[in-house]
Amino acid sequence: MTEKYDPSVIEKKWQARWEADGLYRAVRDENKPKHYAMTMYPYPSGDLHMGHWYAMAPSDARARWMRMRGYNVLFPMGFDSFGLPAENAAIKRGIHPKEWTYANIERMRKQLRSMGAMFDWSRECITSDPSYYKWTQWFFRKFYDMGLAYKKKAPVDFCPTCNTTLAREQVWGEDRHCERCGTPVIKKDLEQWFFKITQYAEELLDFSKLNWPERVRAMQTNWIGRSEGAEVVFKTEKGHDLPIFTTRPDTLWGATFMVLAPEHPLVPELTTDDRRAEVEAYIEQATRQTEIDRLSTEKEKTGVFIGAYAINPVNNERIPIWIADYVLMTYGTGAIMAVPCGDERDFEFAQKYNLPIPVVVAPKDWDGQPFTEAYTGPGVMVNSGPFTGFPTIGKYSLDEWTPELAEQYGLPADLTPETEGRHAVTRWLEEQGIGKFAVTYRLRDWLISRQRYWGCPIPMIDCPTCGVVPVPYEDLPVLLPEDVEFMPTGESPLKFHEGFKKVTCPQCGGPAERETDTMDTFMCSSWYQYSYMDPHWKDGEKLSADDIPYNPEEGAYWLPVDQYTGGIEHATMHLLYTRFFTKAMRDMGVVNFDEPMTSLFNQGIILGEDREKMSKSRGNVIAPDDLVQQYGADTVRGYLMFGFRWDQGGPWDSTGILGVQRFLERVWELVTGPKPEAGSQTASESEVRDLRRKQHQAVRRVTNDLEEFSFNTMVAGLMEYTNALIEFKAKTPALTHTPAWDEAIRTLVLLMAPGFPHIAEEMWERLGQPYSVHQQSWPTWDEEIAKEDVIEIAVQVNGKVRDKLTLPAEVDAETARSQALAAPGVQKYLAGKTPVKVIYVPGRLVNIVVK
RNA sequence: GCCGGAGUGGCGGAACUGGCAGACGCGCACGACUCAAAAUCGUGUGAGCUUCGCUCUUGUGGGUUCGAUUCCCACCUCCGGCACCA
Repeated sequence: MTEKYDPSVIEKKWQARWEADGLYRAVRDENKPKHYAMTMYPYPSGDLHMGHWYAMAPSDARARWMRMRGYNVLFPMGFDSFGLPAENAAIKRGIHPKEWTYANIERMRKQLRSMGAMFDWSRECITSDPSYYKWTQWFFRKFYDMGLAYKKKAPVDFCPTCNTTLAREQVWGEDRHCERCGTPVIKKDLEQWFFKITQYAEELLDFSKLNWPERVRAMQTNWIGRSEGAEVVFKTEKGHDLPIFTTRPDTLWGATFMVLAPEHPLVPELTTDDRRAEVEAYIEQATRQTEIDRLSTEKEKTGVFIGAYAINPVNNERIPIWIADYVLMTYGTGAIMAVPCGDERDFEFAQKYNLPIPVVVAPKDWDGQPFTEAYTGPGVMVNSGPFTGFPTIGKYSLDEWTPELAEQYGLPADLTPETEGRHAVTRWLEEQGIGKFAVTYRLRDWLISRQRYWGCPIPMIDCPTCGVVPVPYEDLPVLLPEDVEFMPTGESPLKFHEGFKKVTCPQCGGPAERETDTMDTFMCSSWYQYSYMDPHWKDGEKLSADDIPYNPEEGAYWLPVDQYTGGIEHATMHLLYTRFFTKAMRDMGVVNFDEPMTSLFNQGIILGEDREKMSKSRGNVIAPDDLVQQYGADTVRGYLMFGFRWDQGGPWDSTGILGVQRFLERVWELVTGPKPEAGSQTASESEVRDLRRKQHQAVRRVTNDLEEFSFNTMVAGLMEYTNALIEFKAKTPALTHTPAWDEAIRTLVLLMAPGFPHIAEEMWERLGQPYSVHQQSWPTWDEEIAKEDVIEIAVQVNGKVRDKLTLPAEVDAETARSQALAAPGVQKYLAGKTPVKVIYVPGRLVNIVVK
């Protein structure tokens, strides 16, 4: 009797052995190509859930595979351990955030180990450790020195539940709610720290050095929101410059009024006395409105005339200046020229307030009548001074301008910057000195201040005499005090911690106050791939501005990350921030590459059996710990790989996992069970060849699938191979006594090793092979051996399969054709008809076309 | 509205570069073993029909082609992102 497959025994056994042997410690080796594989680290919420397993187990399989292929692989893990839940737990249950966090880390480490992943725990980083966050602070200081960090009073998004400000990226949905707790945010005017990510906007749009999914690139491109156009300087009657940004300089002659954002700094000065009361009332109600109301496209446009006039620089026309809340101070210059005929918003506004709507761009079949709605497409410029008669392509770029589009709009196809209206006007504006080509981005600077306790302190000091003074590098880290009292209001206890707050100004030596805000936790995750180089880098040493924030010897070998995996939810936050960090690091001279992670793959989400997101309140949570206990880690890993497309995820199926369990039991029996008696039977040469062919085909398939992250088909390939071996064994017992059989079995175990590490190791040992299966070379295949020597060819008549032929693989086209024509199944379809054409697709089919 | 992605059996999902649609698995049905059940093993399993075979079938409708899940056009549905961004 074969010993039963018992994962509970073998998984513990091998996890202990691997750890004791340091099997997964990544050590630099200049003789081997390196592979830095990284999967997003978790927040230590206290329980490893299915999402973590789904993200990490297939990544681990791929990292293990790369290792067997001869790469020196680094696959680290850590904890994103600053953040709000810890503080909320403190307020609710009276546990200190530190205690809560570190207990959770302890628990999650154990759970992670049960997965049997090849994490190098010696490099574990914990972002709330001073040895980690001293570097987070060092980055802040460095950014400050580089002019990338600045403090500004601004109306910012504030979550009243989390009691803190948020970055734009952390405010989601149409109702503008907090990404974390769902509460709609409010606007607050606060002094906050920002990072100038906008300085890198153009470079962040360049994905040429990245092998990243189209989806992420599109989301980042969208988020950055680049618009090309022109900046044109209008003048007020009183002589102020009033620059505006427009994407349609070709419509300048149609500007019949201007609109400023209510917060525009020139508004108080420009407003005439007779209009002042009304204007102030409007500004008052505009600021009172929530951003939700203000940004709603449904809302009817409102605005007031401020009594002042501007001069349109292209035709010297005097046009009224209005303020309206549909113009945002935070985009462009906070002022627009309003061209009602060419912009839906301006049209609506002009209609409501009876402002003129002259036509300046005529569509193809324009009847000469006034517009009843705005026309934003390409057309011919009219009433446009020197440019009357020019074709304009509207919002298209010259690159996009195809003959088809030209045809559609009745315009010439061969347009150049000289002959196309929008480009020509921009050039002319530059010549006239009244405007210039300009680019505007939707991206805003990154707000990193958080009014919370459990985060990385901002290393800044406010001095009544010197102003804002940075904490000197050698004084880092600014330690987060532990003796704090939590307010039921949720206000940061740092604000009330005198010992933390009161400092001596490092510049003048006078009394000063420490900054009590902490940093957005996305700061921590923006550079953790560097911390893995050596998480205790320069512990106990004084820092300086000239430091490199990671161990450079390790970095020179491992960096940058070759393969990153994680959820799509970080597309415009973490993944944009970490790119920004790397570019800033390049500019400070501490890295010599431009992008942090060369390749990226996003896995999907596992839903509950009810097809809803797993959540405690829904009661549909499937806990990996329970499953590991019931089936073993290898089965759980296997089902996560096999049951879903990794990039898509999907609903959990409790019966689906049984298929993987049965598979592992079959493999176990096949590999460790007794060989059948051969008796007098011997295996024929062709049977041996068939066996070897299957082996080589399996290696090819599993290899290619792992390359493409196609874990579901990889497991399917292993199942097919196993089934084939079981069939061989049943049909030809003698085959199991050949060397080819032993090789086939060893190959199966090797192919299993990345995805099913424990059972593979155990079987490898039982086969009498040297430890460890994970240190073996990945098997290779030979196309010659993998090739079929007999092929089945479908015979079609007019595209419909009528018969099948079994032919030698090397059959020539002539033979295949004549055999097909003679096939019995096709005869009745050929009767009385003439074959017009006989198509032979080598190795696949013959199609006979008859009339 | 704009930008991405996806629609294939009862279910999860396969399908190279345009070449036999439905691999692998779940579920189900029948059979073997069993006193019985579970487990296991075997067989079958897209739909329809006038069933030794034929017809239909990859969201819908067209097109290109000897041949389309795959390429082109139009549309529908779902998911995700962005959105008064000038």
